[in-house]
Amino acid sequence: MARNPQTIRSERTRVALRKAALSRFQAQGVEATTAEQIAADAGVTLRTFYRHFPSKHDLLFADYDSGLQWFRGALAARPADESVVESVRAAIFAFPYDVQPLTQMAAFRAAELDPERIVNHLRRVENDLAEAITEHLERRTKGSDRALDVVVTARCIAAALFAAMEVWMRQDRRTLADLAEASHATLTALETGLGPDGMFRHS
Amino acid sequence: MARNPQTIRSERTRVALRKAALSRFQAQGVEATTAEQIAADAGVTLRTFYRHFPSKHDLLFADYDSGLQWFRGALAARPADESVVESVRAAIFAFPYDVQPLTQMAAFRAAELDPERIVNHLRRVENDLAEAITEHLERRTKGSDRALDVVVTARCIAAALFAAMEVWMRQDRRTLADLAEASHATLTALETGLGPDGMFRHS
DNA sequence: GCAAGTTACGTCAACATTGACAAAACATGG
DNA sequence: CCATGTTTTGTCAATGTTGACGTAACTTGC
Repeated sequence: MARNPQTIRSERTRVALRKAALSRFQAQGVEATTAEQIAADAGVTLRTFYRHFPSKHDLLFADYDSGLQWFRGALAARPADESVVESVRAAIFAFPYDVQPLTQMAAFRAAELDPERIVNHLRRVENDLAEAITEHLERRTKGSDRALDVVVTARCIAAALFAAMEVWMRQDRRTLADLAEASHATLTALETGLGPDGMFRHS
Repeated sequence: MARNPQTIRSERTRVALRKAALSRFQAQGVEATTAEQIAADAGVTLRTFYRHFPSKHDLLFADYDSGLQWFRGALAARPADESVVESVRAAIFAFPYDVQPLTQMAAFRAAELDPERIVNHLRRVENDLAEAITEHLERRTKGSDRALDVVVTARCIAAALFAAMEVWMRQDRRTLADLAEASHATLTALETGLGPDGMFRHS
């Protein structure tokens, strides 16, 4: 059975498509670029384009998966005697925000994508982060039966990170370093502001 | 300037479209129904269909907005001396889960929609709930400058509700009453499990 | 009832997306 | 190299979705 070599061929067209898309996006903008143009530039058919990417706009998030994987790894690498929030904070700050190879598209999504799509993506990010944090928590609390506490805790932390993204989206200057700062702030709010006399219980 | 009567006409076609869609969905299923069929049944053009609904699948969520409004109102009606979590819990339990006029479509989305779309919708729900709760909190903390604590608190509560929806999605029997139960459980986890010696700080 | 302004529709065309089926490219055992 | 199984791509056709522009319906003031 053939398994690997074809995969190489497939990878080649995937790269070609990404490259073609980047060129077009830079030259004419995202919306003005048709999927057919990208496919043609890469020397394949439109149908093939859609075999490699779920949608045209998905190309803008081509780097997302690897970023998420990075986060998972960073979280798993944190010492076990650290609080979960601290681990998340550390992972957030250690993120290699300056890598270029896959982050080139990031500029476009911030600039040319309509807000609705961006928020949509951020919601997906929140969800993925929540799952990553859940796994991290389960890895620690050996009695890992996906207890409600674990899930809720993880989702609260992810929610705090979402709040940071939300705040970040509102400001003019949107450096990725600023995003880390905002995350730091919301995580702190989560730690300190939501204690025994926090907002949960009292008005 | 004309303002109202035309709105009446518009409303008529909107209702006709909804009705036509419901019939077709019941008869042939959602995916097998084309937007063109719905438009034709309602006696309008395809383009007009898309002027009234952002997408074919959106028809399945036509009742969502009113549900959200209901929640907002219920939340605002809670006594001011009640804890926020308790207010949310009460609002959730008071929800008129058995109204039929607008909830008929609900069956279809649970049955015929692919999971990805459903989760997507749930994420939107979480977001909307978070905003509703944020407003509710701001209404109380008079110094309403959208402080970080408020936003984070609101998003945590919404996250707990999302966790409930998640749990709910996993079970076989999915009564709306069960959803309320699940919400109760996750909200309790939020109140009790995340205190001073909760999971935020310790492993 | 008529003129002017506004709103809801229709028409047309361009893209985006997807399922079904066939042809081409590639890998391996013989 | 050839036969055969697998992976990748091409072809075709049906939808889904949207922008641009023109027409019809409806309202109000005169």
